[in-house]
Amino acid sequence: MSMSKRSSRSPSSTRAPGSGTAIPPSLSTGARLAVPLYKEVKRLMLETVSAGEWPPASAIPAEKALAARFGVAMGTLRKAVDELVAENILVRQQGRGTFVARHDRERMMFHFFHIVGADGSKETPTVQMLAFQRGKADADEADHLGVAAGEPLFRIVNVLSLVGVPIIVDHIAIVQARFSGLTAARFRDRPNTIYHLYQSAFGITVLRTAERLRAVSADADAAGVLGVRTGAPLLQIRRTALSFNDQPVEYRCSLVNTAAHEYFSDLAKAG
Amino acid sequence: MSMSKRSSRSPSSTRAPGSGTAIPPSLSTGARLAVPLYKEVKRLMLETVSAGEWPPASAIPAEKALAARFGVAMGTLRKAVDELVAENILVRQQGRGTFVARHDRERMMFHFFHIVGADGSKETPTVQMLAFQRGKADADEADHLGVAAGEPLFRIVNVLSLVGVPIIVDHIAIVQARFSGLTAARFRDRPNTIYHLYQSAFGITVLRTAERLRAVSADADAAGVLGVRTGAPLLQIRRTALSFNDQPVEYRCSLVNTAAHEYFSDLAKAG
DNA sequence: TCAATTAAGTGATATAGATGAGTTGAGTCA
DNA sequence: TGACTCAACTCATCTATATCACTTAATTGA
Repeated sequence: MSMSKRSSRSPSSTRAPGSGTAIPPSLSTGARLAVPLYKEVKRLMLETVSAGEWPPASAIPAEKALAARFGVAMGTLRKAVDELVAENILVRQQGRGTFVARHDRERMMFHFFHIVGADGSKETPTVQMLAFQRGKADADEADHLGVAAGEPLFRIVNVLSLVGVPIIVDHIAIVQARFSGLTAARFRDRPNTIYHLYQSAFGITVLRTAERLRAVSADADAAGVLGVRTGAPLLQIRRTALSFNDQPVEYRCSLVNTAAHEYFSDLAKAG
Repeated sequence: MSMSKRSSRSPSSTRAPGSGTAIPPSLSTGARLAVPLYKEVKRLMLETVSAGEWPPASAIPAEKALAARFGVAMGTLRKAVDELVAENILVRQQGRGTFVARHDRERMMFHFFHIVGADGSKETPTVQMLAFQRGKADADEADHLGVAAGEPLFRIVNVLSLVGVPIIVDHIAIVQARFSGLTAARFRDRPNTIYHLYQSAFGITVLRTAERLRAVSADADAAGVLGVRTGAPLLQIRRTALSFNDQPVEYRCSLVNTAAHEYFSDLAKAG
């Protein structure tokens, strides 16, 4: 017979809708002709994660069950999961199951903290909050956060110290509307990393970052905090943190004293 | 019958060597018990590429033919190719074939040149060679190049200009023994990028780089070349370029005037 | 001659099933 | 009780096959 298996997704399929083994509504409604089935499955799984049906650190259903749920073969389901694992959204453990990525301390440090000792050693920074204020987005902030200028923001200033020495000054900007209820105390007294707070308290998951670096001269403020002379060279890092659909979450400008530390960029796996 | 399909790779296989459909020697000799078949296939393909049987830009045999050559199913062969494609060693083109990655200009720029305009625009730099000298590796260079201190090196100094303005000073160090026959003229008059020269003339392929960044003050030399005042903040990039087995190829120290440009690091796909 | 069609090649997607390996917990037996 | 076995579950790997989409070159036909 000439009816292909893929054409079962097509509106022009000869199979009567609802006949025989029914197509799950999740796929028959959202399916399009041009996109591969596994991409569609991936998209549905992403939606399920970001909708909260599978919260972080929880196990998702077994591959067999998922394949049945989405009405696809296990190989197709597996390909979708493969990509989600490659994007650090899911984590597989043989014999145990597949889990939604958790943002524990080690993971965060490894993924988003790129400052290492001059010898390449990784240290865990200690954080001190200098300021927590409300303000309105300027053009630059609005652009990077995907909102209109004037949008109400939280602005936080942190100092990060490595082995007791202040090395980094962070200026963080986030949209108030996305973090309603946030207070200085909640931010300061978080039990884990900042991105973990975003996820656990506001359901906002940071998946990746885009960073732009340049060398600048220390102004009086930064010089005072970092204990360098005014005009000393500092590494400026402007980071945009992004969530699921490249939705901007946070705009952060860091100044780093790189006298004894470095920014490490390993492009091993990157495109 | 209890003989699994995988056990056909095992020395304890019940299949007599050379009987029936022979196992290609490439797999029957190199196979081990613990590693997945597709990893083994991937390793063999990598060897074939680095041995020169499939030169850069050439098409490798069709998937079906390769599956037959390595004695595995197409799905397994495909998984091996998948990883090689993900690591930018192979490039697939539907309908045409699979090719060994070429180091053409656009590709190189995209992968290894991370300096963009302040607005994110990508420009192609023009290069001018300032020096081409021979020397002996100091401790730092020896460490990053994986050789002993005192190893004879080539040292090249380049100036890269964007839209006519000198922006970057590159200090490049490579091991003479790995680039025997290299002359200043060959280096200067290369028709393409430096990494393309490494590949086309010396068979050395740069696959990835590790970069360490810091902010420094311009010394008199750099200040003169880049047209900034002595002491101005510059972005220092120390790059190690690596080949197939993380073999160091080149050690490069760049100084960048980031007044109007930035270093862009997109960690979209990276682990 | 030259444009359109066709056929054969390629990789891309999808299915279905079998086997292997690691994990967990219920049940068994001393 | 407590150590052990074992079954049932998970993901991991591998095979085999089929169809679709894209590219290229040969063939056809005006």
